[in-house]
Amino acid sequence: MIKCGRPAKGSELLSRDRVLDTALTLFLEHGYGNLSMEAIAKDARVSLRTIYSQFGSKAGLFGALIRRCSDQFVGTLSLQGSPETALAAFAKEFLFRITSPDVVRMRSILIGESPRFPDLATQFYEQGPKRTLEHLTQYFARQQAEGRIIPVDPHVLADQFLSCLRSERFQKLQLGLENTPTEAEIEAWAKQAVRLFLYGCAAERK
Amino acid sequence: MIKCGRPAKGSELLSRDRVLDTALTLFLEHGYGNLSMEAIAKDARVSLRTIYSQFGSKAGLFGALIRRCSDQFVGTLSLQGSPETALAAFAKEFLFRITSPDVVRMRSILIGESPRFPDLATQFYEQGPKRTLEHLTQYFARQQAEGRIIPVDPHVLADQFLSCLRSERFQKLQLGLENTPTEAEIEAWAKQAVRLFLYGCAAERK
DNA sequence: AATAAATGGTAATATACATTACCGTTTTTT
DNA sequence: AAAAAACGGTAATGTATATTACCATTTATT
Repeated sequence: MIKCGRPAKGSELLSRDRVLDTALTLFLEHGYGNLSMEAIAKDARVSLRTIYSQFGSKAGLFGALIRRCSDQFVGTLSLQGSPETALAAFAKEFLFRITSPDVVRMRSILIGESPRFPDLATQFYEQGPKRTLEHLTQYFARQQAEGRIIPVDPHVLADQFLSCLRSERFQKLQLGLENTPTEAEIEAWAKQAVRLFLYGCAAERK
Repeated sequence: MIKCGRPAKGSELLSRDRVLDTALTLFLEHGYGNLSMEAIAKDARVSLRTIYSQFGSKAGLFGALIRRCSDQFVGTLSLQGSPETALAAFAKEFLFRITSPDVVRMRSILIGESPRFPDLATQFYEQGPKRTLEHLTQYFARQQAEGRIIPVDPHVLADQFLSCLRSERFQKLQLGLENTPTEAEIEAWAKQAVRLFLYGCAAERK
C-alpha cells in the first residue's frame, strides 16, 4: 500500500469493516491459534497498529467478530399453517443454516476456544441458538392452546425438536468427517424428523 | 527427580503409561495448543527426551492418547427385554457417558483441532460413536423382525434416536455454558426422549 | 496555519515453546 | 567387565508471533 495518513471522513468505518471481513474469512480458514495478526493486517491492507488501536488485542478482534456474526443468525421463522408444513419448512431452514460450512467452522472454533473465552460462547449462544429456541417454544405453546399438540412443557418440546433435527450427521460435520449435505439430503432429513416428532406429540391422529 | 539411568526391566511400560495418564489430565485441562511438552514431562517425572523417543512429537503423543481413550468408549450395551425398558436403560448409560466432563472436553479439543489432525477425528469417531451407532442399528433391525418397530431404515432410526438423546443441553455443554447434568436430570431426560421416540416408531400402541 | 488524530510501514521487543544436543548415570546385554 | 541401551537434567536452537515503538504522511479540527 502506498497511500497512508489519516483517512477521509467518508471512509471512517470502511477499514474497520474490512478488517472484520478479512478476519472472519481467515479465522474460518485457519482457526484461532493458527492465524497471525500480521496475516490479517496484510490481507486487510491495514497496518498492525490500526488493528490494535481499534480492537485492543487478538482476543478483542475475535470477540467483535463473534458479536457481529451472531446478529446474522437470527433468521426469519415464519411459522404459519399446519404444524406439519410449518415445522417442515422451519426444519429445512434450520438445517441449512446450521450445516453451512461457515457456521459449522465458527462453532468448532468457539467450542475449541471456549475455555479461553467463556464470555464469547455465552454471547454466541444467547444471540443465536437461544433465540431460535425461544421462538420455537412460543410456537409450540400457541399450538397447544389450539389443541394440536399434547400438553408437555413447550420448552422441552422445542429443545427435543431441535436436537432431533441435528442428527448424527451434524456431529460428524463438526468433527470434519462429512461434507455439507445437499439440498435433497436436507429436505429428506427434515421430512423424516418432523414426521417422527409429530407422531409423538400430535394430540389427534388423522 | 534424583534417580535416573536405564529403567529396570519390570517397569518397562510404567513410564509410558505415566506419560499418557499425565498428558490426558493436562490436555483435558489446558487443551492442545496451551499445553507445553515441558509441563507434561515435569508432571510425569520424565525427561523431554523420553517423551520424544516414545511418541516422536506432540502430535504423536496426542494421537496415542486419543487411540487409548477411544477404546474405553465401547461400553457394554445390554439391550434385552422390551424396547421401552431396553432403550431407556441404554439412553441413561449413553447420556452418562457423553456428558461426563472428560468426554465433553476431549470432544471439544478434537473438534477444535480437527482441521489440523483430520485422522485423529476419524479414529475417534470410528472407535467410539460409530460402534455405538452400529450396535443400535442391529438392535432396531432385530426388533423390526419381531414386529415391534415400524419398518424404516434401522440405521436412520438409530441415528435419529441418538440425536434425540443429546438435546440442546448437550450443545450448551460443549460450549461450556452448562454444568454436567445430575443423575436425576439424566433419568428424566432419557425417559422423555424414549417416550417421544417410541410413539413415533412403535408399530402397535397398547 | 498550527495542532491533533489517525494511518501505513518497518523494525524492535519479548515471550513462549517445540525440538535437539550434550553430559553423566543406571541397567541390560554379551 | 565392557559395550550398549535408556534414562534424568539442563541448556541450546530455532521459530513463530503477539505486542510495542518510531517515523513520515495525510486529514480533521480549531
